[in-house]
Amino acid sequence: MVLLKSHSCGELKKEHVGQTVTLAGWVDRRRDHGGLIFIDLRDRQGIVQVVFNPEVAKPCHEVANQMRSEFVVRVSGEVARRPPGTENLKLPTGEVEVTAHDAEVLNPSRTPPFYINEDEEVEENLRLRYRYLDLRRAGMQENMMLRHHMVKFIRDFLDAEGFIEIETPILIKSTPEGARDYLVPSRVHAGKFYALPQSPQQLKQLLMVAGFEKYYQIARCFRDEDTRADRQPEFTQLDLEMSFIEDEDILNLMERLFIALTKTIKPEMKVMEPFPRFSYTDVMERFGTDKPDLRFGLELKDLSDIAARSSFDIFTSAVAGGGKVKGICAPGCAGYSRKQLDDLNQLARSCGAGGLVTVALGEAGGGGLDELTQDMVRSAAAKFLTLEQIKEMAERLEATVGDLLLVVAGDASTVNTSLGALRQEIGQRLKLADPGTLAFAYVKDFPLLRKNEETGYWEPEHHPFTRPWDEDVSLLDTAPGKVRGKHYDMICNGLEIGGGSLRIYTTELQRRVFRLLGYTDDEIEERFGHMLEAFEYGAPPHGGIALGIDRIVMLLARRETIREVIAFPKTQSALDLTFNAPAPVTEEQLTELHILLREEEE
RNA sequence: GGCCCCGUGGUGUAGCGGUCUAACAUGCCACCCUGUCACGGUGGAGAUCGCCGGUUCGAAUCCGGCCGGGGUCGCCA
Repeated sequence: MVLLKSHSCGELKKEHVGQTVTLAGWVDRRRDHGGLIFIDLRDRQGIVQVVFNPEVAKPCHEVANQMRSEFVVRVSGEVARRPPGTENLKLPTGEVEVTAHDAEVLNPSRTPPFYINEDEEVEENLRLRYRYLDLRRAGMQENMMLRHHMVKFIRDFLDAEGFIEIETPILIKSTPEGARDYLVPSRVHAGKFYALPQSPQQLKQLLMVAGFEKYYQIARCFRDEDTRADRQPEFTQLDLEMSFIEDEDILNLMERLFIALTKTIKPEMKVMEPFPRFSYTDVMERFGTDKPDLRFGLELKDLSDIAARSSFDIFTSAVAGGGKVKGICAPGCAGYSRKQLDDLNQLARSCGAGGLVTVALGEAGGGGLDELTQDMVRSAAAKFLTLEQIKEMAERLEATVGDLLLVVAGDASTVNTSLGALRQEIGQRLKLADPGTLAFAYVKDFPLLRKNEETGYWEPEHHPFTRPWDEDVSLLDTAPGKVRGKHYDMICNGLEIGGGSLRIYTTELQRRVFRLLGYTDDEIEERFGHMLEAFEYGAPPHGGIALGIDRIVMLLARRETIREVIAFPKTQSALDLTFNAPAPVTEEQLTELHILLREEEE
């Protein structure tokens, strides 16, 4: 192998002492002692100290004099044990150093716009503009490495399980349901467009019809929707599909994969196992969200029966109107200020709740609930609740003196959603979630369909290929909202990291579902004809799952956003700041694509 | 589209109506220094405080609008 270097900086140890080596890398830091110059030389593997001594090699010392941070240099010299007392235990290579005999600046560097060699927060748009420098920083190198190891582990694991990786096209057809498509105009076919896949969903089902039985792919997906900390316009999924299986086959496989994966590449993180399975209804009732962070408790409790006996109009009318009154306990938060309570109220309102009733139980450090008296209670609802009712609520919420009860009244789904948000907020404020733990779980038994209140149409909770429960199929015509789907989500630490389902594999049932979703037969034929046709040629029962690789790396890397684990991510407004994309194209390009730009109105 | 947060030398922060001719740390430049490792020392350069407008005798500071970034709701089958 012809390289500019014989060794990596990071690999040098005592064993190399006496060897002559050639290194190449970046100047991490320079310490000039007038006589001696120390250069910390960095490459991907690590850092080693190079000593330039004018008495050993004068010309070489002069080269080092020119070196500055991030210069790319090549150094030859002898690996030497450091003089006693000068070893640096903080460096893996700290027992040795390289005495330079020869050095060369391969390429100088301008002073970087931000620190490469320090772990300091830098404004994100600056990092993105100079992403190649940002990626040079240790933290980002680690993230990319972790991502590589994770994807490699997944490939090896699935290969050993008999899966084969098959690539599917990036240029496919727009199916205007679901997310907005990214479109690509066709040059050859005037006025027609390809769409980038939102996921390889239909393709992987067709691969099952093709008889591959076990398929997977590390697949890029595209959705033209607004971004979030955990959402990008393009993202990567582990896409997987199997034939002749039940849902538990997939869930067990994924459970084994993630336990093995974590133990291998992130052994210091704790994984809660086995992965619990929740029903959708259960998880909504207990946590107020379909992706709860299970690293802490603080479960929602139904207080409707107690509330109904109170003289608090908001409570009684909610219950009388078929709604619910539920609450959670914020431990130790009885002393919350007006402002803090206001913020929580605001959060509840932003989730659609009419308001939030807070009940502060005395002062922290007080005795047990038995010692609670009416005048220790601070609450707008205090005068409508008897001390007994307050105690009863507190008991059910496992609260004691010094705690704060958060109670919401209203229709069941709003109550759950807002308390779910409050639970998450309190968990965060009180740092209840151990950052070193991964709490995976499955959520199952979702409703197959959800009514769009605006359009009045039924819409799939997951996607239109999800198989309904066998015993619920008869409800499709009579009570579509009651039909349960064979759909499952994988969640971890409050994030949805994946979802999948068993699929419909007969033309008849698939057509029935499409009709229920409001498609005419013509539309069904035009949009999904190829699927229905495929099902007529021996489609096996099949199902699969898709997992968000970016989110999983983010969790393992303990980062707050997936941008930290994507080499070249986009901003919240979908801009690529490194390339400045999207960008205008030439008139010639547009002409070739048969495109005439509209004048934007307003 | 709604709501919230942020924008001050290269970088990260402080300053929040006059004392700002804008502070601190680090980086950068020059000189000194032969065992440092976030080396040290001396000196220096570097900011019309995101942009526009308003209030005021006076604005980095208060108000409004805009731009950019982020968080979130909507949206994400």
